[in-house]
Amino acid sequence: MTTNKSGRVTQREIAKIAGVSQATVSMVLNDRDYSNVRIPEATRARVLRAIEQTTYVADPAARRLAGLDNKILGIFTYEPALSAESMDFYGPLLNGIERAAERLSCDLLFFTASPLVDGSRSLFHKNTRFRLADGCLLLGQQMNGAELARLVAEGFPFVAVGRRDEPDVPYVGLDYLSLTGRIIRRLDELGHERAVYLHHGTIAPAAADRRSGIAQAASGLRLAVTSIDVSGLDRTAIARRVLDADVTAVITEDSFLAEAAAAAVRDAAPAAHFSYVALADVAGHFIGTAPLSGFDLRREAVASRALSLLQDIILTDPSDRDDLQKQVLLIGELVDGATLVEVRR
Amino acid sequence: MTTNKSGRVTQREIAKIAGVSQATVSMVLNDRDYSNVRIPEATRARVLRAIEQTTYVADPAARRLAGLDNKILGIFTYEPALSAESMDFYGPLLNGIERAAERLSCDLLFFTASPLVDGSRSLFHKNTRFRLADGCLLLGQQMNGAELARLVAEGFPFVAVGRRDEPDVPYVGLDYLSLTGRIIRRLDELGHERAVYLHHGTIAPAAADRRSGIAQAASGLRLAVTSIDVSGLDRTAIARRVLDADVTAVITEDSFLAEAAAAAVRDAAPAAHFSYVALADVAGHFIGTAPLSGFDLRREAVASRALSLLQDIILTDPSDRDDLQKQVLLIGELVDGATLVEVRR
DNA sequence: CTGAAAGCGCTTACAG
DNA sequence: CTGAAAGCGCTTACAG
Repeated sequence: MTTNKSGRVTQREIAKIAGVSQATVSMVLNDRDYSNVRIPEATRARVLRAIEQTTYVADPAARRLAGLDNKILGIFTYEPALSAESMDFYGPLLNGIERAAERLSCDLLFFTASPLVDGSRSLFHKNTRFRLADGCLLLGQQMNGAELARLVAEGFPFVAVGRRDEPDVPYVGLDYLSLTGRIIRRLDELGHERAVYLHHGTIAPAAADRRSGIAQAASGLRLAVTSIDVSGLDRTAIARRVLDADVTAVITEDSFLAEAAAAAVRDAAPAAHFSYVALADVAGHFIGTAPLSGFDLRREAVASRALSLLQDIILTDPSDRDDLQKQVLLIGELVDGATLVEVRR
Repeated sequence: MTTNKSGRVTQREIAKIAGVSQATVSMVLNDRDYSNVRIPEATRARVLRAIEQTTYVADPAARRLAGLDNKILGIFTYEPALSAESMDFYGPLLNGIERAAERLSCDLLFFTASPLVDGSRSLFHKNTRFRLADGCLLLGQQMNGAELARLVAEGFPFVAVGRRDEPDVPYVGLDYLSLTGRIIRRLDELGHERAVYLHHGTIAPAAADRRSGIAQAASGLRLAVTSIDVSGLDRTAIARRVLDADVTAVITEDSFLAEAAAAAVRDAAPAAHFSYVALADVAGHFIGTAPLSGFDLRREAVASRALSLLQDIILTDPSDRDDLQKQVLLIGELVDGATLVEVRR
């Protein structure tokens, strides 16, 4: 077995062994007939035998440069995704992504080299490798709208995980609006007349959807919801704001905030009792020993669907991509839990 | 801003805008002087300005084909790594890998496309993209020795996570031998004279090291350890074997086995009492409410070190690689826990 | 049916 | 100091 200077076997050497041209090797490998050409079975067999002898594998960089898909999907996360702290958010997403990638026989390129600027990564930088991927999945709480717009302008295939407001951005998100509405109506049914909504004051689309969901649903009900931005407040201040609000229910933007608020309130007023509801995935979250009430967002399904959509975009001819349904909202489910209870009179 | 047909900006267009040759653009980008050539500051500035205008980024496939490193490290796991079940083993490793990759400014390519054969992935397959990476990290309980040998033969840079017996395989592993010896001596000090070692009968190097560690340490002590291969045994059978062995301590190959055995024994003989020790990372594992005794394997450090070693190999000239220290064993720590107690007489 | 050739976008020696 | 040219390993039209 001959090798070139880099120690790798190339099509040229396969061709020499099999006594054919390098182009023929390529055609056999791709199992394709160009311009009505058919390779005779005997030739094909000789080539395949040579390939087996030499343990040849095609160079993906060359394939890519020659214009072929590489079956590599990029995964861009705006924060580190594999740390213990981020597993709560990213774990189910990554799980869904891996399963979808296996199903599609795609490899995954994680852009961990992207420099951190203010704790958030940047997709476009000097040596970005994102173009090596056939397309890219974007994940994160704090996406950069300008980068999304640039990807749209360049026509690079990508899908954002989470609803976005920028025009023409493909995404797979969650229908926070209707889910939030359902839980607000549930609070009303259980007799709650006053509630607070604790949030972080962020402007992400999902955050806006939750606020809209509250406003839209509450407008037709007895229930009144007061919003409190907890950013910058310490636990004592949070507890005081909740207690001063004279409410029976505490709605929070995420599950950690529900746990933190409940702990703070318990310390400040052990006898007080509130219902707690998070407008977020509550799996694994508890108030004391009671499973927290809120949503099951089925993040595995969201991620899996996002990867499928990305693959669809990649495989669709650029001129036909406008016909694709590129903006998808999935429905999560309500989780009853044990912290959403009838109001005590 | 002109673009070629693929919608991408290339060096050729940058060159046209800046009024220089394409080769000059490449030289400016790589900030290198070939054959004593220096680019005048004015030219350099013109090129850089053109690059900023056009949002140019180099095509990594072309760079790779031209022989440059891409700062892409491959991650090959023999099992799915991002599923909820595998997080116990892979979670800390992935965390260490991501941190190291950020530190080295490398992207990570996960080979999720590798077809599953008997639940284990195969690195070499028809369209494997592993060569796209500058080097590759191999993880998993069941590595394929033949694949490792082939990587060695081809001179492809790689590092296995976990000690390997195949010659010349670079690895970063854990010193199970000495750790096991320490815990065996600890059992002896606590007055245990008879113990069982429950294991899965696998032949991985780490499994062999644990067995050797037991044998070597016990040979000079009063303590006698009987090995039991639990593969194929149900929980009732495991409990019976443990109870029949007339021992005071149960040593297990991993933490899940300790939990399973303890539960089985408790059901079969609620009054019996044993010490439990796992020759594995015990973080998050309990017997009842007692934290399990065993090891802290510091897997983040292992993974981080493995990635650093891989980077060292990649950056070292192939002819000098023999001089590298390519086989590393790290020391874990004993975790006292609460399930390893003095023997009751 | 087969092979010589152009081209993908880079890097890097080598003439001018 | 700059540019024309070869080459990396592929794919794919296009002559033979």
